[in-house]
Amino acid sequence: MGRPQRGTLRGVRRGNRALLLRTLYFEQESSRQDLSRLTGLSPATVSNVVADLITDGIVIEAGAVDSDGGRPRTLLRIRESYGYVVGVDVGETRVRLELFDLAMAEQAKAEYALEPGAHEPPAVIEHILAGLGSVLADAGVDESQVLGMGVGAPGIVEQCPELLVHGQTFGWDGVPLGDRLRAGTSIPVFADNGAKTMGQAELWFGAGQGARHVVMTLIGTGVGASVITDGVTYRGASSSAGEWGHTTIAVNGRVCRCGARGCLEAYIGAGALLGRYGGGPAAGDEESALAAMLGDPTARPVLDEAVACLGAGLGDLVNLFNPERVILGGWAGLLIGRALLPEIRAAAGRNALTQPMAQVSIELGRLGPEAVALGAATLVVEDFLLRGDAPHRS
Amino acid sequence: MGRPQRGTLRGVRRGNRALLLRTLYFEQESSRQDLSRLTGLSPATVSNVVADLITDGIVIEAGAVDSDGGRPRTLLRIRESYGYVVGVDVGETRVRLELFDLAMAEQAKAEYALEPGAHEPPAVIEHILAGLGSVLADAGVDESQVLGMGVGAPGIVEQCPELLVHGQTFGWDGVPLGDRLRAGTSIPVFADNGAKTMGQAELWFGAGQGARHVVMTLIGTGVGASVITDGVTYRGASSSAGEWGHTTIAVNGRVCRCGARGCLEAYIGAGALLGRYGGGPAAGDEESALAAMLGDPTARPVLDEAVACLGAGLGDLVNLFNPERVILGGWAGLLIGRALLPEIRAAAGRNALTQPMAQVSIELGRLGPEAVALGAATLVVEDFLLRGDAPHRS
DNA sequence: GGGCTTGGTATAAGTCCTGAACTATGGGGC
DNA sequence: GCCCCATAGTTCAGGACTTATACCAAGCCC
Repeated sequence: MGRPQRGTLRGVRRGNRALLLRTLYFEQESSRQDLSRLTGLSPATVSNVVADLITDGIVIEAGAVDSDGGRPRTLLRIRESYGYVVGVDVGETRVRLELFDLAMAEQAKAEYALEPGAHEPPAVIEHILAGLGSVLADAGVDESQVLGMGVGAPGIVEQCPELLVHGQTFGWDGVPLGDRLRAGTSIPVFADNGAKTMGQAELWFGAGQGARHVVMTLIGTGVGASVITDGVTYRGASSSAGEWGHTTIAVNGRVCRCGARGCLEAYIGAGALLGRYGGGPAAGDEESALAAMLGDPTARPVLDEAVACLGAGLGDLVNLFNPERVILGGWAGLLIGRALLPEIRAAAGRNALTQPMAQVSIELGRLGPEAVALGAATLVVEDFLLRGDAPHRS
Repeated sequence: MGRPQRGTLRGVRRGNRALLLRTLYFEQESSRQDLSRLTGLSPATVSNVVADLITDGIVIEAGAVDSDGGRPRTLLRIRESYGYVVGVDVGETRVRLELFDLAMAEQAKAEYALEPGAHEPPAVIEHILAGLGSVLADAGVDESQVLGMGVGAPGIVEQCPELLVHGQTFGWDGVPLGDRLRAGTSIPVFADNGAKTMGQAELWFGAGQGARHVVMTLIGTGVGASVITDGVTYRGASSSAGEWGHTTIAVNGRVCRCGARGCLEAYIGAGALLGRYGGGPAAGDEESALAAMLGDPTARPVLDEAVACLGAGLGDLVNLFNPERVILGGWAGLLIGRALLPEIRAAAGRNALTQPMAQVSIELGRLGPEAVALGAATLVVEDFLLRGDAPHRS
């Protein structure tokens, strides 16, 4: 149970180890030479640390590649079965779990429907723990091989040890999710807001790859965003940063379900669009209703207004955060984006300053809404890469 | 011209040196023991590095303090005359320079008025270089003693080596300010947007002290903001983050001087307020005109509208950035804030979500508009603390 | 003056990175 | 087949740091 000795010197080794591991994770396969170039570390150090990683079973050698006229280089990669991670998506209507290996290949999954309105914390926690046992059994993975479990939860997740969850629209008021789960399993637990985990999934494996400053927007029934600055999710003072849906685009405008007036969500949320189009609540599911609306010429005025408002909201994001990339996501965002992306880009351009607008690209998300669980699992991987080792067990 | 050897090991010493220097700078006077506690470094290392710093003339011993029943501790502090820094405020109507020592005590200053509309780059640069000579002569400081010059400029300042300035409302389009100034002096040059330098001044010495997540707003003729996340100014991908003045608070609203419609600046900028109040351009200076307006009961409707718009804008900042503190600054912001702070707070509360709103305090800046030059000078100090030494000279 | 408390320093040990020499592996010219 | 060269990776001595431990310094209290 030796502490990591964060002084400064023992930490150098740990830091280099983490740096190499991270590089290897995102570069997939590299030779020691590549790693030396990419990290700036000397070849000797790379050899040294890599030897450790191989001894620990985290990294393996994976074949060789000719290098015109010299010794072929040995490729290294992370042994994907070194450990497994669990991602949990707690949604308004269901709880979904997925088990991945370190390469994020799915090993097993489980899903539990929630009765409408029946998402009391005890029920949800029971589902998660049951699902955990189920996916482990299905994949034949022992608990000791699991590096951790990440949960994407609705609402604000405070990053304290207890992982307090505040879900205003969900009826959760300061639920200590971490403590509750840890009472039922010894696996390390991580959690974050669902929009933020989804943003991290797009950043690592989707439309955000390679960028360091990204805003991922999430447009569904509600409207939110996840802001990534310098490769890291921006949380603010109490983890609630990025509440884009309730920024004001019309002083004294329409009343929003949050109680304020003129919120963006009251103009571009799926409910608002369908309400202005159909007059009343749609009969079928919202998703096909919105798809139908996008194909209907008589919906044009409503859509034009929506594009103008979305452009204003996107312009705000560009002006305030100056990202390199803005990604449209969420089921409604993807539908609208697929139909109207050029118009949306133009509307954003009319509302943003020319300098930051020239530096940004506005794109569609690539992963779909299932990415919440995947992103939740990346919380565990991120921790693994940061410490360069498995989290300490009890 | 030895490179900083960023590998990893030589850097440890440099890092510790910088850490100690920074701690000492913000703690004012500390003993070696205090430093050991504050930094987590071992007493031996502290002694070691401090000895270096004393040899280099950066730190001096400053008296002793009894410590009930033991050896008195020797206090250490930074020798404020080790070096001097220059801060420059390039405003729409004037160029101001101030010379400070390392304790930010003013040594000399200079000011040059700009004819309205006559802020061509060459004229401004000439003023800066003339002012530099003037303040150095006044204070009897030699150029070799100056650690650097920081410039707070209007518009976006790209943090590339040439320090490109884009002032959309100012008529500067990609001016390489750094290169131009370096052609006239050998002193290292730094620059940033004026709102950002002012924000850093408030963060270090004013209303932002002790906070890690702050949004500093700057309301004058134009409207801007500086966002500090985790103690560091947030710049985004190309240094233009925080352009609050051109976020949209009314889709299809009033035309702003940036060309877009419904910008916040078009509603709460000083020009907009005076325009709606007086009907035409004010006779005297804007500042006293605005003060008069705030005391005039007939201006009430215009002020009510302004408060509502300001509240919407502040609510956006709270929702998106989730800061612990929001600070009203800029000459107009301070005037309005002094008169209407409770109403502004209430208006912001109506537009922000309850959870982040409960965590934030909205306050007035404490430093006044002169803080732009002070903050510009802190750019140099920040660099000094980061490298733990003077920037390398040519 | 002796014990006690607190502040600071020297010394030796241990850890880590790195540059230079060295080994490994293959291609191509003749 | 032999030699040279190019590229990849490793070994080893050397140097730079931090730090634990023991030690000195300086003052209070009795």
